[in-house]
Amino acid sequence: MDEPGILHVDMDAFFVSVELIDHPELRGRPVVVGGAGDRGVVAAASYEARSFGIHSAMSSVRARRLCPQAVFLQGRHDRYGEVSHQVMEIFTSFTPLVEPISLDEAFLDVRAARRLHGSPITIAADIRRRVHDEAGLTCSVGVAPSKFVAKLASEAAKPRASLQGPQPGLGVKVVGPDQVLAFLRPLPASALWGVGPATLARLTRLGVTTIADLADLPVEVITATLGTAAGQHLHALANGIDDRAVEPERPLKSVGHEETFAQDHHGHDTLERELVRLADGVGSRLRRHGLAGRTITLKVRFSDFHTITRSSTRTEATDSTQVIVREAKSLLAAVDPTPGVRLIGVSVSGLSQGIGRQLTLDEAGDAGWDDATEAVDAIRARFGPAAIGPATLAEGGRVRVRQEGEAPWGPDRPAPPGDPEGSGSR
DNA sequence: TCTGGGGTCCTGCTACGA
DNA sequence: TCTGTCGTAGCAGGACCC
Repeated sequence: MDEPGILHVDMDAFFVSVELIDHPELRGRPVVVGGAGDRGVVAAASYEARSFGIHSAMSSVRARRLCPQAVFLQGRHDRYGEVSHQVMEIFTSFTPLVEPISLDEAFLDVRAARRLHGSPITIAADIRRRVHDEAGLTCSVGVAPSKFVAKLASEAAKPRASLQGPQPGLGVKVVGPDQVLAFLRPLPASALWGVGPATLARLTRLGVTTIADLADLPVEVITATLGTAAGQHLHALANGIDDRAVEPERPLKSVGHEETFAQDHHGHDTLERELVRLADGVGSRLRRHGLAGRTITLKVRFSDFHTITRSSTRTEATDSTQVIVREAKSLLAAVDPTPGVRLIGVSVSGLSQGIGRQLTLDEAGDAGWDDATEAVDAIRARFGPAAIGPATLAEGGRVRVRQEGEAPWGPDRPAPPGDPEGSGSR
């Protein structure tokens, strides 16, 4: 893989840009998507907002303090999904080898598209033009021989925020095979995919600050510090080696929902009610994807942010809400919520195609639920997820179920590529 | 400074059967 | 029969990504 035929396309401030299409009167103003509640975080910020120091993943409280005059928007996941779909279609008109990473970015392998669409550089420019003309958005493109260099290149092509306002970027950044090392070596080690705060701290203790420092260390030194897999991987990346192919189809490995409460919960009763709602959402998504899973995991985050997970693995896969609820409740029973629980989550992993499975003995007791579940799924497919929900969640005769596209904290709720319910973007 | 929600992957530990 | 070893699966937690 030494031809610069891998593209990484990254939409600029995607959520905010979509909002500006629908609300042109906000152009030029600091706009923040997300950060609705006191416990929310920023999902995306316009370059004007970034000039005030606001960035994604920042707490909403802090963002408001930095720029009280900013416009804070709830975020509309459905709408972002629609626009994302439109943009991805533009990508696939150039090559079928498109690997979506999230709603707003994707890798493209255009090496086989040269005859039809021209050089990778031409394709990059054409993609930017079409995304602008057809979707009304701007994007930055990195062109390189490998995925991770293309990713870093697109970052280098992006616009920048400054005190004088947004500064336009290159739009397209090309890194040829003979330029890879010169491009990589001066960059900070934290630029590497897989180097977060914890890994960076360990690398710093080794005296590593740049990619060049990492590349020049013996691989044994790095693996001794970071472990075999991470050490070898990062050492290879630092030396410009990345053979990972663009993968258009990546199967889902887990499906889950979690939610942070506006106020901490201290009792099993209220937590169980939330659990039913989350499990209902997970079961519904599993069935919609035709999947079933063996491992049910409960996640609990306490008020001091200490987080635990408890899981149990069944012999047979399930997509039944009732089974997921039962397993999750029994896991919850062993957890003491009295210190205060701020977040609870349920996920199902160990997925397989769920169609045509046999009921296990414990599921057989739920067989009567199957018709009801089918009916619920059908109603949701037609009228949306809020149309119907478990009776235990009924409040004053009304069912409170989170709307499709409604994020618990306002802005975006990411999900894996291929699942229109999720996949976040910043 | 205060930390959302959806994921993936890796590591270390333990239990268990061959 | 007992003990040690090895491989595998499950579990829990951590780190990372968008």
